[in-house]
Amino acid sequence: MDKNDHRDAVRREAFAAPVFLIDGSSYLYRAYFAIRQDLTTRSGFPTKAVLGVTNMLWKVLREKDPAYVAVAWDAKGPTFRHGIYPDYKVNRPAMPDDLQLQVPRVREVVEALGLPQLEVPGYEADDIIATLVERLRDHPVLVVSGDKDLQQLLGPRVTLWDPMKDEVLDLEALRRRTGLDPERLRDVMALSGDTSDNIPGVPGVGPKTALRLIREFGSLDRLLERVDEIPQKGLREKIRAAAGDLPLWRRLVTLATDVPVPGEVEAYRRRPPDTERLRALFQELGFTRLLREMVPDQRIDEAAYEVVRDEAALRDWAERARRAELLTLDTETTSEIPMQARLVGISLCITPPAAAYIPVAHDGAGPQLSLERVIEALGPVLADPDVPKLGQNIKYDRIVLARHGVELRGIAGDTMVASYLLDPSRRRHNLNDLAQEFLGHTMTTFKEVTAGQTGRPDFRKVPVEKAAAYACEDAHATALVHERLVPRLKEHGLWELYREIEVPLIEVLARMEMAGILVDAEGLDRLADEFAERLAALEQDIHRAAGTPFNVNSPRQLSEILFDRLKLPKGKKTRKRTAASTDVEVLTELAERHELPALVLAYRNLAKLRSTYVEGLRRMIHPETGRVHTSFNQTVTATGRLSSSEPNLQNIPVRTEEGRRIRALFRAAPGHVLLSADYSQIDLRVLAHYSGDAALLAAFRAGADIHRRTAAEIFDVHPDLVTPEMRRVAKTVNFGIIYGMSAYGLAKELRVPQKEAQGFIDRYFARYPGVRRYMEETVAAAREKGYVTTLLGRRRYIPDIGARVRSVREFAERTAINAPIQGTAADIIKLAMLRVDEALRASASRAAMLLQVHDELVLEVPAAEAAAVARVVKERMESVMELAVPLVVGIGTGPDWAAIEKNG
DNA sequence: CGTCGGTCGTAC
DNA sequence: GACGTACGACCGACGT
Repeated sequence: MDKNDHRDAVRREAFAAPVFLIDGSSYLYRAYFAIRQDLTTRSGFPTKAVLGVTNMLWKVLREKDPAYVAVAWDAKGPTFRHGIYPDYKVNRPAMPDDLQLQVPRVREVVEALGLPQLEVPGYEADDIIATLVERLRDHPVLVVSGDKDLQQLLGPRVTLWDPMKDEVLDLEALRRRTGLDPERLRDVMALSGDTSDNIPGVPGVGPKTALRLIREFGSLDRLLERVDEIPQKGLREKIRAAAGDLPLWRRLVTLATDVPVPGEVEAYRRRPPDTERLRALFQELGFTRLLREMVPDQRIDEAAYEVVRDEAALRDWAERARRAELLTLDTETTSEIPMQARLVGISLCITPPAAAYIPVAHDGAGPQLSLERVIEALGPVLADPDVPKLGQNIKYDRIVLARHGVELRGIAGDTMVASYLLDPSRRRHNLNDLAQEFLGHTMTTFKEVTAGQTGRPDFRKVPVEKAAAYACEDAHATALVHERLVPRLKEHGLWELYREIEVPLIEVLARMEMAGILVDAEGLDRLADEFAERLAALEQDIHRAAGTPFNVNSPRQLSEILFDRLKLPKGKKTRKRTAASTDVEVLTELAERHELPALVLAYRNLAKLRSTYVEGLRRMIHPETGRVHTSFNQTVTATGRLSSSEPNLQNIPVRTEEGRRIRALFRAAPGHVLLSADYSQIDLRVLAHYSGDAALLAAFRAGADIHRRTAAEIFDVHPDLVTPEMRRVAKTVNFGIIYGMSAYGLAKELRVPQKEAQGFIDRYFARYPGVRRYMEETVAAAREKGYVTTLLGRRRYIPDIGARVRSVREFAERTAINAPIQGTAADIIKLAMLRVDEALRASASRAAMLLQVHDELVLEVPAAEAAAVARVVKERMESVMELAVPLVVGIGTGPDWAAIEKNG
């Protein structure tokens, strides 16, 4: 120990531990007003003030580690100052509602942090702090505040600290800065007044003058005695006029030292934080950074993990799995694509934390059971529908296992799907994020476990012990996360949707993906050749028309040619306004003035078909099955729809003749036909149901052509007199309604003046008043609750519904209107998929469901069964739910997807 | 050489 | 700024 250390030790001995007196209310307000943007949880609960105060407290605790703390709060309601001056703070607006809401949360955080807090009726936080400064005479005090009023408390053992600005003010610094002792500051404040507290002071005297006067005269009392000595006449008269009130102003700015609070320092000893409560609070409030920094990782007990390497252990685990109330499983494989993956190992978790890893294909890893033997022992349990299974994205494991000869049955839960239902707008539902958020546990990543490998990461190369820890942790964490999510699903009314629709759907989707759809590879190759030739020719024409070669695929280069070189008039800017747009609308307009735009449009059409569809699809044909196996993603869209990727089979062209040539390459297997069944106008029917609009209900109940009927309404003609043009307009209006379109958008779409478009919208709402009412009620409900729901309780949060920026708010309103309609349609077709699947399985039909395209199901059916299956599918789809209007399904069969003619 | 935002275009 | 939900190709800037 050198001399300095020794001196510090002596000093620590000599001085009692400092007491931190924290002005909670000043930080509450500062956080609220200093941060401009609105911070909320996903569900719309305001969090800005809670976050600000928590950050400040965390900084204090982290940097100073105080032993004694008191957090002081302003009392609600009037204080003693109102008693002596009724106008005190009279022009201060009431605490904003969204700040008021946060106060209990702030208090909970402070409590959970283990910090004693004080709120005394009739007093402000400043008074509590002043009283404690007075009472705790034997202790140094650090007043933590950003409020200047507290400078009057400075003294030999009292220092002021603002952790947010990191400014320290002590007695000496104050004297240097003002030339006054702290207790004289109240004289200065009495003179200058305080507008925010509605203390007028001396009109015309600000802080500068007040400070000078007190410095010159020594105190307010001396000033009042010798007011005649003030040289400036104006100032003298002002002070004379205010003299009678100044003692009152001084009483108001003087802090009370008689607040009834404990005077013993032990009352303010800091307690250990309640980490579980903090974890729950921070999770609820979405404070992920603080969660990471402040709350220690929840320990996951790895001691209970076991590697299964021999027959006895395998049998033991198979037997325990058979009796499991919920068997969590996870497969380790060679690929993220389940149709290509080979099994490397399986982890199981039955009762957390007990978990096992069964390696089957690790490289040079010591004793290891064979895949065949593991399947033999475990297969029956996995295939037993009465043993409930849980996984994270268990559809993946379901497919991998099936491809290894194991039919996984009894899927009872999936954490990815559960998380999705709780907040479908959330970006990531992967296990690592879920464990972090719901368990406060940081998982080992795949990257970490395969670190050090050269080339493409390969799980087979991971040493078994390391792989076991990783794989068991996955199964274990999945089980724990599910335990946390289930109560939330129940609380939010999502449990039935989860158990009865989304979870059973996993199995159906897995079988659809495995079935795949036959695509004519030779046909694609022929199209590729044809398109290549035509594209080359077009490219030459384009370069000739442009007068120079350039990359036609580059909007930026094209924009230079069109607008700089050829001096064509610029249309709109792009969405981000970084360049002049060259989209189809602009090019169509320009086509009247130059030959180039039309050529580019033709090029773009063909290039899109070639790159996205011909080449994209060709790459996706599975080498073994010769079919295309898309992924149906169940946890992606914000509304509840499925999405499809790798490849996306939900946007195969249909509108143009050229596009339908691609669609025609989707074929039925030999001896089969493709059957397509689609809901007619499902979105508008859902709207009719929700709105209860009499005219809309009547139209659908009458089986009318809804676009024709709408045209008749908005053009005020008999339905028989509706022209194709009128019907087209009405159709656009109908779609626009569902998306919340404006007159501007409709005008652009229809290429009519905005005034005319507004006329269509006005007449629409006049004829369908229930629709307008529904929209208003939906937006109001979103504002009220922060979310909207579908018919089956699916929820979507609309956090921006109260945004102050109009465009943001209006976008949220359109979202709120659209989500229940689109989402309910999604509910309906998901339910239909389950019912159709049940019917097919019950009938022992060989038909297989292949695709879902939002309102359409595509099946592959043995030709002989076509008529019977069509009847069953139509019947099941139409009876899936009883709405206020009938659900109508159009159905047809054909040799390929383009050749299907629909009829009722 | 990979990542990522921007633009464009396909579907419902 | 102005029509909701997706996926994906291509370009080009940027970072390794």
